[in-house]
Amino acid sequence: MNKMYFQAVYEIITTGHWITDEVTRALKEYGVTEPQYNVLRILKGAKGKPVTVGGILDNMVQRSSNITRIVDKLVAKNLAKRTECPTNRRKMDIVITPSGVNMLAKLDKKVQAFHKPYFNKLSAEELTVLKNLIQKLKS
Amino acid sequence: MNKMYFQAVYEIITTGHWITDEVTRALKEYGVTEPQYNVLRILKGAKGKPVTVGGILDNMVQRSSNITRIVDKLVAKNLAKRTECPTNRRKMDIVITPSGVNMLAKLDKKVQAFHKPYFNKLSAEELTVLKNLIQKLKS
DNA sequence: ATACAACATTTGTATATACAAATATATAAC
DNA sequence: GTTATATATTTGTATATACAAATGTTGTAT
Repeated sequence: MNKMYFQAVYEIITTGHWITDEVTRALKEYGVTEPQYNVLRILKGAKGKPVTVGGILDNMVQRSSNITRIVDKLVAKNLAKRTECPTNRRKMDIVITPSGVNMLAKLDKKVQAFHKPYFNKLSAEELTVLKNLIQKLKS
Repeated sequence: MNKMYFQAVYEIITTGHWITDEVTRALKEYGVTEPQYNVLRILKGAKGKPVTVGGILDNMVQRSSNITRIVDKLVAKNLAKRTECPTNRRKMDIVITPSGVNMLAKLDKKVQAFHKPYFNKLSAEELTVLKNLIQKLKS
């Protein structure tokens, strides 16, 4: 049927999974999984402001129940801290610790190293076209 | 740093995972997982010729140990049959059953239904550009 | 022929995930 | 104010996955 469509989709799927798989392996050296890494980045991105489970949820495709357990792991490793939100006791205030910031720097270096060989394969213009085409595809 | 690069990569990753997640959910109605669906397609694609675990492995990103268990599930549901390869007793000859072919047709219909809204978002030319850009990116 | 390395698949195990249900708190209706 | 509903997170459980080790078979060197 729509052969071109499926060829393009196939590329997107396999490439997307390949990248996360490789990043996962790169992070493993530090005992951190890819979702844990993403949570650390979200926490760091909040610049000191605490983030709730729901806030994390908005920034990554995961079940809330798993967010809880991912944060559990970060807390156990002292990379994040979790306290009850003072204004709404249903919520949890999650922040990255100094140790977490430190770890994140190392993890980022690892991830950068993985991406380095691919940085310059496409021009800025080509990258923009690529991004826009994918966005258009799922619009 | 290379902002454009990461924006494009982000699109690839999230879109790739989104598609497999949605397909997984669509298949769930028939009690088949996405990897199981992929194995069925590989078996069907072999047009009657038996496929070994390694052969399946070549066509999908999975550990061989998991292939064994995915095939276990298919065999348990009578969607595939597994026999010892007569010429090399280390290998297993795996074939799709008539029941599996039947199931695959239904699964394909489900998957087609998911993709339908996206078929015509991009022109044939745009799809080709998209595919080529991704391939160039990871070349 | 026998020993040893390579190959193909499977089993064991620890962790991760999805989904449903449970818990706890806040908001709204009356 | 009390009950009902909605919100936010957590717990339980079954399944899926990664990785390492085990099993059984074939190929190769001597």
